[in-house]
Amino acid sequence: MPELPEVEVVRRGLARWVAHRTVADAEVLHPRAVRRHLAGPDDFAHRLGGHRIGTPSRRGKYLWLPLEDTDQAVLAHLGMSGQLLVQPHEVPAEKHLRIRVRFADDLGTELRFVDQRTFGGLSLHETSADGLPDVIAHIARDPLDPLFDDEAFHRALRRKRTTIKRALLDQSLISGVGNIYADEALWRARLHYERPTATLTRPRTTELLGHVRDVMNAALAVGGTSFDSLYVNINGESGYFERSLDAYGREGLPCRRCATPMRRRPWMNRSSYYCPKCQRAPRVTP
DNA sequence: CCTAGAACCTGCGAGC
DNA sequence: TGCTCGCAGGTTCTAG
Repeated sequence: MPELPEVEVVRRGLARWVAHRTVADAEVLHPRAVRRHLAGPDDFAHRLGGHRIGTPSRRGKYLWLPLEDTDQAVLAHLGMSGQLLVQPHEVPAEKHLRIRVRFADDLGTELRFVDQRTFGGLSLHETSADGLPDVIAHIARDPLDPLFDDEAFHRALRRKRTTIKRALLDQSLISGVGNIYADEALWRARLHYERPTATLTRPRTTELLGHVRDVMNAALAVGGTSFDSLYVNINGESGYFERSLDAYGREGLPCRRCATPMRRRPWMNRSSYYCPKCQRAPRVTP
């Protein structure tokens, strides 16, 4: 389940194995994988041909490959099960291979987008002056971005009438945080997921952001988290950060701080994991 | 405008 | 053995 650290690992893989190569042709094997490309699969495949790939960029969970000498970029989102693989031509097609991109060189490898659940996909978009694809202009900077504005984030939390985990997952406020790292950061900060954002003091917001950054940097250091074969990095290697998760997936296991059994609660069609002692529920549920 | 919740999608494992 | 059902969850759309 790729969040910011996993996507960044993929971005680095693309920088190493795909940047500065010229596209020969692209093949769309499943139209849903390019549904965000409104002009359709044929248009997507056609317009890639002949272009040289620039240096890959990322914001939150989105990454994109600029096409050199154009104002366009190939935007990628991995959804929940998407993978970008660089494979030798002779490797048989993966069961859920959705898009194949071949290059006009003799390196013998191609770029593949593989996605079981097809929540992710590729699309081609105009970029603005700062290089950002136009369709993700609403995505906030992520907490590892040097230009992320901690103070503006705090003011937004104070202004909103929502709860802290919802806010962490709101990509227009702070991007790159998903269900796993939200639970991890909240556990570290000893904050309950239903804490109203308007009650956070500036020091608490600062502390929380520190934990978000710490948990993401820790995941990055070991190459991203994965729980099964659904997520692999650009070379097909799984990450193994899950060994050091403190909250996510630990229902019934002792809290690593106080030994109280951890709980799981259904929340927004998913789950929240927390320690009932360290992370006290707010007095008034909003 | 703002917030909450459902829909989208497929494979896996538990339970019957 | 084979079926159903719950669960995994990021983003977008819709309802209130």
